[in-house]
Amino acid sequence: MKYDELFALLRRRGVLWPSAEIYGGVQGLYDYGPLGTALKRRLEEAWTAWFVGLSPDYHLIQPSEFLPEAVVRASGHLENFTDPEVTCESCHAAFRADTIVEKVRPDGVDGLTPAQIGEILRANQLKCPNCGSPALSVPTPFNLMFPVELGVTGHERAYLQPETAQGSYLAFARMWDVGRHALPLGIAVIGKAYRNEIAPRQVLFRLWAFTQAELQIFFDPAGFPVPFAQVAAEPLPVLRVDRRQQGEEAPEFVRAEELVRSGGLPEFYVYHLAQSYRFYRDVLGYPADRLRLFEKSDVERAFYNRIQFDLEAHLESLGGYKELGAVHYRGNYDLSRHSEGSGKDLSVHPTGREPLLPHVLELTFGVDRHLWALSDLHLGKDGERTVWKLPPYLAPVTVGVFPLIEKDHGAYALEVADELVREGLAARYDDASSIGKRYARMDEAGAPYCVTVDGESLAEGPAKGTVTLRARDSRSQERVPVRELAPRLRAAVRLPRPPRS
RNA sequence: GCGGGCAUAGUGUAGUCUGGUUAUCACAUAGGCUUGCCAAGUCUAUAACUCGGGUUCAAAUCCCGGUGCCCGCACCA
Repeated sequence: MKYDELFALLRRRGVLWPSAEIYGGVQGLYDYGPLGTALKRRLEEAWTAWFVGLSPDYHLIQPSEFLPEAVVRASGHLENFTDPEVTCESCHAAFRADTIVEKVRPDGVDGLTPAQIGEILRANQLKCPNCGSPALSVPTPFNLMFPVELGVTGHERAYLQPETAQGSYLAFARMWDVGRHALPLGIAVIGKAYRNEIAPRQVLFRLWAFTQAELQIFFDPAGFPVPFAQVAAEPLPVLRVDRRQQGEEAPEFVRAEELVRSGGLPEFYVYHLAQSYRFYRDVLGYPADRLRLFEKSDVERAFYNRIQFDLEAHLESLGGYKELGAVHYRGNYDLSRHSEGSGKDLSVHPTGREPLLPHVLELTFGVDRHLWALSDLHLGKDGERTVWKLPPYLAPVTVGVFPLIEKDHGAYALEVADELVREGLAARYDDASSIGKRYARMDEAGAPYCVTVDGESLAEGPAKGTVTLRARDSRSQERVPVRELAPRLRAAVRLPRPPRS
């Protein structure tokens, strides 16, 4: 579906809309409506079930979203997120100051004041890379983090977290103590991140405030055992750096064991990459031919990342592959920075081993981006009708309940719906207009099932009454005893989990 | 931020070039009648010219500006 069409449909159905719409809306801020909120919660539950389910040593926590200044200084965000911006007064293009001065000062501009950088620009007569004009402005700092003043005096300075990962690193020492003193130790966080983007774009893909689901796994670099056999034969759609450099854009399927044997990647990395890919394909139901594992080159990834593959999906609405998540091997960068910054030694002493500073494998996912992808990849036309083919456990509404004839079967249908709600299922009663329209409405909302109460249901009596159960994708119907509805639907919405090793 | 394009009910649109009746049509929403297993029919109701200024007897329509959105560039450790 095209971008405009998809966004209009999501607005109309109350999945999401621009924030502060009555004031004209603000680019980069969106509200989720009832369907969007329910879908987001289910997506987060599915993510947790899958990734925390990978190991009994992976745990979900919820850290603070405020980071004290000392934390972001240690993490490098204060430095790296405060980019001095230089604008050309002739063509008005904007650049980061360090990219302009790197020819004469390869060390970058860290620690220099804007005035000093301005002096370097003048002294070397540096020119605008875009139009060649020497009319470059004095740099102004552009902070990508939102500062907050804590307390009445505001002396305590903090920042809204620009990524959820830091909360996990801060929690590591405590988690080690409350845990069983063993590696690997996984810390999962689903939380908001805030970035003062220069130009938010494309609805849920560049936001001021967005939700990340991240799993930070702390492990012993000398050995990180994983049940690799589970994924060894899995073909993965990778696009590696060497093929990219030949101008290739399409992925090629390579078995996980090949990536280890001849691809130079460690087992623990490929295992988690493969499980992430399976989450996209098997849990979220993304078509395999729309997915790509995109390797980032030395210059593209952050310096502390040793291996990075972005997990991308080809989205028609956005006209190409878009990053939805990534797997980063970050080495021990984060813990060493926080050891230094906090003065607390974060190295650990596992039983029977020398003390060591754990390495980190980071699995990161953009929740909002996945919401868009779930719309793009699953919502579309099936002949005349518009159907949102969400996996049942993700669908905001599990079952629509209708009376065939409102005045005859309405009361009983309401009872059936109410009973399903009491059973913990997302059931929605509807008696508006014709039966066909109700099916159509439910198809568009992504409800995988509909139940219709008719004359037979009443005649058979409450003990062994049957109703028709209609499946969204096939439109097929079968008669099912009312008492079997709840168990059957519950089974259909059970969240997939990875197999235990 | 820069350049280009666009802006009409909840959604999608006609009308704008060439200013002039009560702003078109469909879907959606609410209600009535009818029907009764896949968006049927019928009646009724709700509902819009992005904002500000200018030109004119008269502006959705022409001009200027603001705002927003889309695309491209730049930005996205």
